[in-house]
Amino acid sequence: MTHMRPSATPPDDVDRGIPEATIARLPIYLRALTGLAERGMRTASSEQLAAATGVNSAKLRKDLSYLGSYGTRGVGYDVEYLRYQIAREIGVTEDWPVLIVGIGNLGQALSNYGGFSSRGFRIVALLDGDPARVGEQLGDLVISSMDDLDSIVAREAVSIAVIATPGSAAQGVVDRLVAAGVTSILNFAPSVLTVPPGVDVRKVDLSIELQILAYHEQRKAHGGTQLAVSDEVVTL
Amino acid sequence: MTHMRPSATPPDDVDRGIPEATIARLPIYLRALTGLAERGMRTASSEQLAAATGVNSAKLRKDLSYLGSYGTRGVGYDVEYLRYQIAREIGVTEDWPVLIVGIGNLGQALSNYGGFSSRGFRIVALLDGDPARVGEQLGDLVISSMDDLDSIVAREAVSIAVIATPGSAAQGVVDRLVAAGVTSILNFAPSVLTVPPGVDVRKVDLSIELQILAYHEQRKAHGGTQLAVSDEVVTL
DNA sequence: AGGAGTTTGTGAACGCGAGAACAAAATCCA
DNA sequence: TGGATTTTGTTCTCGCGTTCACAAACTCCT
Repeated sequence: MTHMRPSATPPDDVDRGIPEATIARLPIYLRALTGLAERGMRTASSEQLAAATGVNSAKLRKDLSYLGSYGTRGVGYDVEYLRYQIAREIGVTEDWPVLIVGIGNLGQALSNYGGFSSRGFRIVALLDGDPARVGEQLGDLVISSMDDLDSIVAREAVSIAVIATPGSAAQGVVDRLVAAGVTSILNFAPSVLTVPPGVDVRKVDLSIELQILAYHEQRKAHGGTQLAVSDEVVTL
Repeated sequence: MTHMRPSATPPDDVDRGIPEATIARLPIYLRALTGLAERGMRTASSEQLAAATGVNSAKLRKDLSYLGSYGTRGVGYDVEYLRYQIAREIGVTEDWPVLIVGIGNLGQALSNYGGFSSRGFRIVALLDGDPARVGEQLGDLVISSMDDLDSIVAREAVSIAVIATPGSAAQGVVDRLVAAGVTSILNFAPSVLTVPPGVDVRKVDLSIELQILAYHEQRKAHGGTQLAVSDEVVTL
């Protein structure tokens, strides 16, 4: 793909503009392929991958076609080859250094989570705003002060950070992260973050997920139209 | 809204068929309104709410219009009234009992998280498959055995559960939860879950979120088309 | 009272993503 | 070799969600 394709394709080539919805599914395919590879499967059809990922097979094929023609008609996809191509597309053939800010319950849980290294990430620093926590050992890392943020970002070439602080602290932390050069943020704090253009933020919010479940649960409960929502919820 | 609107609306009334995308935003509005109420704001325009939530104001108005006409033209929305209406629509005017399965790092972090009670949920039980953990005290709860699942679900009328087990255990746990009567599941385990119809599953996957960030980060890095992914791993 | 200013609620246009369906390409088998 | 079978890559259609834009409805001020 370094060489030009001569034909009708416009100058900006193949992998320009992969739909966001597809990108969000590539990690799912990647994980499924890793699983299949571990179980010794050498090749997989779109139907098999669909079963393993819970994604419609036509959608899956279309997703993969955005990356290029990596399948073989009549055969399927070479598991290892496709796995590598997806990893390359996502950009996780090598580990990204990640830092975590806010070492409370959640921050600790994240720092102990082992699944990162196998999925393209390596936690290089833990930061907390509470001076009393600085210096504390956690696994093989020591909690650093927020004052060391700039030097850590520079030294480790960090571009991705995770925020696990209370909501009230989040925006301040984001501002400092952005100033230090971080350009991708995964936010666990329950607050809306404002960032300059060029910085990506993704949000994970437990309460929101539960509330969405609660909405549907409520509909299941009093099955028909609304029934007697009036005074305290009846629950049945 | 208890009284009929005389005009053209079809028999199955107002809140039939709120779009899924809207439902996913209602919790965001709810949180913003709670914040505004705490700061003493009595009324808020769609522009103000848009600023507080990061949602486009037209989209926000349309979302709210699915719930009914709760605003006043020229004025805006009554903060407290709208907050209650959204809470009622979601179904969080009273707390839902929730149980957590898998008390590892993440499960513990979740059980310690204080934000639940204010957002419509109450953790009523912690379960773990490891008999050695059973009986352990955590906050004001004691870890229960999986064997007690049925009786707990029945006693506490649980319909929502959180899975924080390793991926390998998740499907087995889900099957037991469903058998016990749980119909909504929030899954933190990195695996695809199969459930019978009528059961809702939502998935939160840290690695996937990070990988989506990594994809965009990679694009930022070598701005143009691909540049030099080459060295080693040539494989192709 | 009436006009100017605000802000909601919604109709209409548009773009994106999902899924069905099928032609093209490869394998397999007689 | 050639036909049957499998499976990909892609075209087409449809529905949903986002956004614009504006009329309707309300307040405020003179």
